[in-house]
Amino acid sequence: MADRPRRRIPEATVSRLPVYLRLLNELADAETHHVSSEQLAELGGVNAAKVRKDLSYLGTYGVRGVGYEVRYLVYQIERELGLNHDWPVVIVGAGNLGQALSGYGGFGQKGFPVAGVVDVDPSKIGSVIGGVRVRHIDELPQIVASRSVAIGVVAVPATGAQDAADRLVKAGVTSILNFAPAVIAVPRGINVRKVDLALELQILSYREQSRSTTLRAVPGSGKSASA
Amino acid sequence: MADRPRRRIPEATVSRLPVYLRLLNELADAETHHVSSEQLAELGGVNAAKVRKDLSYLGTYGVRGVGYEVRYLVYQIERELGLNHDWPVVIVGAGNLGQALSGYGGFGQKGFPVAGVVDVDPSKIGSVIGGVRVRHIDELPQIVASRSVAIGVVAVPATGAQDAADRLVKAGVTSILNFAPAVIAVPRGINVRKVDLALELQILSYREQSRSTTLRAVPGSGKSASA
DNA sequence: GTGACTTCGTGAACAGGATCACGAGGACCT
DNA sequence: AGGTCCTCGTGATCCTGTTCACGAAGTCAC
Repeated sequence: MADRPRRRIPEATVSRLPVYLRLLNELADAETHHVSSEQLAELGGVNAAKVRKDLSYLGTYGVRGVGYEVRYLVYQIERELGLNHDWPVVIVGAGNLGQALSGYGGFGQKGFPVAGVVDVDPSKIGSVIGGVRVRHIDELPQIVASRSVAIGVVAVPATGAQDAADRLVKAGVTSILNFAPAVIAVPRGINVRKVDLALELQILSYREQSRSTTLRAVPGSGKSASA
Repeated sequence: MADRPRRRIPEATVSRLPVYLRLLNELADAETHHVSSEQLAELGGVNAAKVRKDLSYLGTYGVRGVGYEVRYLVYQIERELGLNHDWPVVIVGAGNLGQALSGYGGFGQKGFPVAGVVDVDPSKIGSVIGGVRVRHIDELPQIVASRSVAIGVVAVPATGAQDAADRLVKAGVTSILNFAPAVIAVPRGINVRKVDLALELQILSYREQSRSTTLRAVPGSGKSASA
């Protein structure tokens, strides 16, 4: 703990650390004790220099000529990401997606136990999904306060997304994972991440589209742009 | 269509076009005929100059002093993204997530009808979710071929992700949306997008973590560390 | 038709990341 | 101990994307 890691980890690096973490955990399970940046890069499908630079933001944990000690690196990444303790989450919306998320169960193991599921629809209140009873959205403040929930998940239709976000913020949540296909506005200081399935499919659609137009536009020549 | 849009749309722009498209559709529903880059930027939570630059990649569709014609812009974005026709998708994995995706129904409306759901587990074969019967994964090639499926969705556990991807590629799919928490390797030319719920939560965890360490670092803050 | 006003389109400056290349530090063998 | 080999850490460079600023082009009122 004495060695302060250099602060201000780049956004891009933060989004790759969880990937390294997963790979490292797999290596640990396989009794692998050391790993080089080259190997990690291979497993993660990225550049080795990028791996080294990413990890260097955590501190100087590698050993030249050997590589990184797997278990120690796991510990350091978990510490940096704040995964050394649980982050209970509350899910707003007990529809199709909310049920799947709650029922998945993998979250709890990963350190994100479901502290509660809420909905506005009275017909959904009381039903139990994934071991959690659905409660009314008005109970949000109590759930958040009693379990110190910092992260809220928005799993409602687009039309209700802003309201859900507003309620979460008012209840005291400071980070939101938004599954609704809508842009939500939040006060400064509130973290938002968006997961948008339709958007992902549309990006793939674009790539398929441009693939086919490229093929049509280049009649049998090898003039490929090598995407 | 004489006006060839400037090719090579930047990746970042492509990922924003679906957002604009959604906003524009909402505007169209509200009978709004014209919109300025300023308004669109406001709605989408981005910079107005960025909106203009993004849209300029599609062609010169704005009118100075007026803005953009909503319906025409919708048409152009849809054309560019390849959304003027359906892209049937096949889902691999009829577990929790696969069921939610298939049952969601929103995909079909958005132009991504579910052409099929497959699984390896015999106990899941035959059940109907979201109006689609689950078939055995060995039928993948027939499903892909008969419906000209270009996009596959991987909704299996991490351990099965690579196998699912391999089968999709072999069956002829050229784009993959991967929900499994694992990096999958694919041949050159195959498009992959990844949606990783745990990763998103871990990024939020990091932000919460750094928020609290920041607070702790400020002298005079009354709350002590909880973990 | 003229002038004031609005909003686009885009070159230029700036910022953040990705990649390269190489020196430094350490292990291992003889 | 000395030499060789390996792999990290990081300055330098390149590239992509963002933001700014302003000329161009159009509308609208009169």
